[in-house]
Amino acid sequence: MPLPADIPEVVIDRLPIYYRWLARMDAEGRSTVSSQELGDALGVTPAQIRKDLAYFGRFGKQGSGYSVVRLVEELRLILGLNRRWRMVLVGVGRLGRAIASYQGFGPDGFDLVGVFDASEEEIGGEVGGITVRDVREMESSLGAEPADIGIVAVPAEAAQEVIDALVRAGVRSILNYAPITVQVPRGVRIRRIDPLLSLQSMTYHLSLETDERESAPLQASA
Amino acid sequence: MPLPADIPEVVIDRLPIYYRWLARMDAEGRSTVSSQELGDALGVTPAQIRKDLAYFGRFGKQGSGYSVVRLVEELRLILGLNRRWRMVLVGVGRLGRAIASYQGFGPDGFDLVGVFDASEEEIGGEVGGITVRDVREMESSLGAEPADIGIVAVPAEAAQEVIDALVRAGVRSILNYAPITVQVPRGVRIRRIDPLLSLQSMTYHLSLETDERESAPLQASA
DNA sequence: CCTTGTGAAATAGTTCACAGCA
DNA sequence: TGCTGTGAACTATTTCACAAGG
Repeated sequence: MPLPADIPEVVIDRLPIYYRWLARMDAEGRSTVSSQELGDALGVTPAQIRKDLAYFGRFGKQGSGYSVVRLVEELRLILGLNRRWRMVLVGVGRLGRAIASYQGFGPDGFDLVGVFDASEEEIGGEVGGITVRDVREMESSLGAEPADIGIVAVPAEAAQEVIDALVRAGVRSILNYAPITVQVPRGVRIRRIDPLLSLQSMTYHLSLETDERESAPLQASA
Repeated sequence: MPLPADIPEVVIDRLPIYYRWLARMDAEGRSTVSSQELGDALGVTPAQIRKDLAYFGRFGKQGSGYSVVRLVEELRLILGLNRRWRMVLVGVGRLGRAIASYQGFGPDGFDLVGVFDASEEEIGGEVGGITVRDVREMESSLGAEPADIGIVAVPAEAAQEVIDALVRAGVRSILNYAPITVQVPRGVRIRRIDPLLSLQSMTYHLSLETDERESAPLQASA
C-alpha cells in the first residue's frame, strides 16, 4: 500500500460513504463507475472524488472510470475493513441496550466483545448476548483482553470518568453517545453521536426561514 | 436580532455545543465566562469562540468576558430554542422505538407528534405513547397537521422513498438514521446519524497506528 | 470521445495579534 | 490588568480546467 502522508480528516470521513455505495453497486453486479456518477449518487463533486481517491493511489482508468470491485477492495484495505474490530460498550440503559442489540455492526466487521455498567442491578445480567460486567473492573479486564473501540452510552455526568478509564485501558478510539463534550488526550480519537446537536443546528435554519417568510410581505411591499 | 447574512455552517454546528455547556454552567450558578475558559472546556480555541459569537452580536464585556445567562438566552434565540418544534418519526423497528421512547428531546423543545410505519403489524399499535399510522397516509396527515422535522428510521431500501414523501409533505429538516445517502431538493436540510460511518473512519486511523507500530522497529534499525 | 489525475486558482475557515475598553 | 472584537495573515479544502491516456 502507498501508506500516505497526512490525509485531511474530511477526506477520511468521505471514504466510508464512497465505500458503502460502491459495495452496494458491486453486489448488484456493476463493473465500472465514473467519478461523475459516484458524485451524482452521493452529492459530491466528481473532482472531489477524484482528488480524494488520488491521495491513495491511481485506481481509475481514463475513458472508462473506476472498476467497482477494485475500488471496493482498495477502500476496504485503506479503511482497515479487511479485519474484525473489537468493541466494548459501557452503559446498558435504554440506549446502551439498543446499541448492543443492533445487528448492523457485525456484518461490517465490528464485534461487541464486552459490556460494562456501574449499576448493581445490571451487573451479571445479559445484554446483546453478553454478560454485563462491573465498569470498575473494566480496566483490568481490558488489560487481559484489549478492545479497539469503546462505545460510551452512559449519562452525561459519568461520561468523562468512563472515557478516562477507557483511555487508561488502552482504547484509542471512542464513539461517544453521551450528550456532553469530553476531553481526551492527544492520540485518542473520539467521535460523538449526538442527535440533539443536529436538531439544534437544524432549528437555526428553520427559524431563519420562518422569519423570512414572515418578513417577506413587508419586503415585497417596501 | 441582528438577523445575520450568511453564517458558515460549521459555525452553526458549534453553537449548540456552546449552548449546552453554558446552560449547564448557568444551572450551576456561574455568572460569567471568558472565551478562554469556554474554549478549554470544549476543545476549541478562544479566538474561534469569539469569532463565532461575533457573527451574531457583541455579547461580551472587555475585561470580564461573557455573562452566562445573557449568552444562554442569546443562543436560545439564535438557535430557535425559544419555541417548541414538532417532529414526526417514520419507522418503528428497533431503532425507531428507541428514538420514540428517548426522553431526551422533550426537555429541549422537541415534541414527537406523529409516528408512521409501512408494516400492517405496526399500524394501529402504539409507540412512545403515540398511535402508529400508515406511512401511506403521512402526506395527507401532515397537510392537516404539519411537522417541522422528520426523523427517518427505516431500512436503507425505503429511506429515499420516505424522505421524498416527507419533502412533499412540506418537511424542510430531516434527521436520517437510515444507513444510506439520499437526495433532497435544495432548501431541504438533511443530517445523518450514522455510527457505522464514524466507526469506519476510526478504523482508518487504527489501522495506520497498527502499521506504524509494526514498522517502527524496522525504521529504527534502518 | 470519455474520463482520470493534478497543478493552479479560488474559496472557506482558523488563528494571530493587537487596538480599545472596562 | 484582563478580555473582547476584529482586520490581516495564514492554513485548509474545494473547484477549475486541462494535458494525457484509453
